[in-house]
Amino acid sequence: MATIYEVAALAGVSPATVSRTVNGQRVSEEKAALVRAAAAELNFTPNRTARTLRRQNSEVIALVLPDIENPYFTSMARGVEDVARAAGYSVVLCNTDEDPDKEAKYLEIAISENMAGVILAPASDHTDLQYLVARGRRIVAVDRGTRFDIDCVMMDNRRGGLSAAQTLVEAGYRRIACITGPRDIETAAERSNGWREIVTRARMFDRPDDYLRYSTFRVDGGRSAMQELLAMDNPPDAVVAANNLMGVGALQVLTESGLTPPAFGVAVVGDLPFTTLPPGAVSIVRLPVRHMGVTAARLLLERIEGDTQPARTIVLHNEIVPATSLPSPIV
Amino acid sequence: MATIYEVAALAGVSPATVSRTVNGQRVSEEKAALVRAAAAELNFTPNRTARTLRRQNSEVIALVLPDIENPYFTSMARGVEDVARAAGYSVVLCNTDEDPDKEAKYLEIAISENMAGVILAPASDHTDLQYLVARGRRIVAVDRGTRFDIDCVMMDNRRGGLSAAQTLVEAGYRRIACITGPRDIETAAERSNGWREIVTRARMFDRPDDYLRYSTFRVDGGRSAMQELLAMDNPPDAVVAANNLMGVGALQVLTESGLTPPAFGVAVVGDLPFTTLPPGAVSIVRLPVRHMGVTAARLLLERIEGDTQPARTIVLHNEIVPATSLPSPIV
DNA sequence: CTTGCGCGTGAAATCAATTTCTGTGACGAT
DNA sequence: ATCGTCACAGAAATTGATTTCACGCGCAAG
Repeated sequence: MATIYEVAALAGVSPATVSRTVNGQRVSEEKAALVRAAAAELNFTPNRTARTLRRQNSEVIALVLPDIENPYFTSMARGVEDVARAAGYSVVLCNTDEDPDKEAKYLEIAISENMAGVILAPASDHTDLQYLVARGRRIVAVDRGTRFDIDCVMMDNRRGGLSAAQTLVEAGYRRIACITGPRDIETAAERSNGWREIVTRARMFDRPDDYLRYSTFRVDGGRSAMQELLAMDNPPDAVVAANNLMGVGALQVLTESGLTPPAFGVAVVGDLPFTTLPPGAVSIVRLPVRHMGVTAARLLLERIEGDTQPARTIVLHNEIVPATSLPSPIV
Repeated sequence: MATIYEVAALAGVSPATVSRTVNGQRVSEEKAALVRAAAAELNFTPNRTARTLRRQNSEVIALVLPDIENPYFTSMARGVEDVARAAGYSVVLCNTDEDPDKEAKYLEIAISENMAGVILAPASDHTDLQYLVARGRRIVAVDRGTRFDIDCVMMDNRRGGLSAAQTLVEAGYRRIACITGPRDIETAAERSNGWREIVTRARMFDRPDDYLRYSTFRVDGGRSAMQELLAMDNPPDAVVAANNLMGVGALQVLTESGLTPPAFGVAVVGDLPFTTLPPGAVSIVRLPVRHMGVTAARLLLERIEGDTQPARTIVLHNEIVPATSLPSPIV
């Protein structure tokens, strides 16, 4: 790998002049031409490590996500990536697997690699961003809030759970259950809060939370929660799934039990990934997840450019697409 | 951020001793204790940029993938990650979007960031690895081969297409079409070659390639190819989808046309992601994709540790899970 | 005719670590 | 008693780029 010194030697100038040429500072056209020729000749690319060490920041932003296998997050990643690339930044994805230790490790790397900034979907409520914040590192939270005073982009999760439940009520279902993610994940709690509000208002159950199940935000989580619900003495006739993968798990169990919609009502908060269901079978709360990535990236870039206004929280609205098939006229 | 000098000053030793302590070289227990105390006190973490600059390699490996939204690749990423983490390496994901330019950019970054190695699923046949190879960078190809003499981990793609077609023949379908990815992607070509072998052997068509469609390896690719096939004068009664997402697209179109399996036979090369189909509806060629990631990571780590044996190509075998539902007795 | 300013340039400092080189003291062997 | 070896530690060089500083030159204002 050619260095700036070799280029300088070949061009007959000082390394400083090479650096200035490469970085677009004032250099006479004459010398600049010499440098460009030499650089092309030697196929010179600046060593990013050295540049980062000196400049104290790199053109890389870290996107730290809890589950890279969930299309929800990869779709968000695409949004981030498009904006970042357009601004000359590269994005590296880090998968925390909902594990605070892995998360902490990646955040540490982001610091000690002098990365330009971090976009983080926190693995839990307890994520410690003390360091990052104290060191003035640029950071934006996505999808889930934090206890820290930083920029944040979120969905309207309560409203998501609420409209999912509401649409099932309107479709005529009578006992609407809810399956959601771990208690200490904000999105999980908020979405089920929305559901609870509706079923309480409709006086559907004596004790609504009997029909609420906490599990993991994954397919197997949706499966086990759904199985539990179906095994109840007085089972539900519809369910709100608080995220896309849980929705898939629930639908799998229902299909295996011969209970395909609309025999059993299903509303999912989040788009079903790669679905092969007939259109209109399931109610979907569409979450503008790519847009969330785009927004987060924009906020981060503004901070990187030096914006110092107080931290902002942006809440994105979502849209319900009700199922078009209706349950058989009242059981 | 505390530096090694501050730690040295606090501990009353030289920076060299701090470095040696941190990196486990010979240091008297007495001084080592002082250093550790000082490091803890200042919350010292070595600056990775400086370390990488001096050592000329980092503990990061790049995983360069054509489509991060495809669960096939994210699943592979998990395999890579698990092995790499266990060996003390971090993995960063780079999404090329099947675009050779983006790919080239990420490869350049990998070099100029002094990354420990690269695992690459090439975006096309033409990917230029000249630099990487010439500079002796450690690199492993996955999923798709290259024109270069480097380690490679692949599926048995021809056999995948072959057994997918075979299982449909055995199930009694008479006109088995195939939809596959872009011509210049090796996996696409090989899987359709396997299909062609079977339909030719079965003398199914005068001109088999009339029933072959090239498209993108994505859901919309599968959709448009399937739509074309259904619009034929003498349409097929079954289809081999050469990857998971095309399979989803095909199934969507079939479902919308009221042609759910087994009325129309479907075999997919690759597991259907997040499927909600009844079990046994579709034949699946299961590809050990996580294992492919694991294997690639192992090969790469061996090279990083200094292994210099000639390049190897490892071909992983796959397993067919036939549909259990059969077509209605001969039309 | 000076002073002053600005531009282009190179030398050298800087970034934060690792590693080589060098020197010291302790210890055992001759 | 002397020499050689070894462990340990500090000073200084190294890594490759950026940036500061200082200098020389040319031109305009006083």
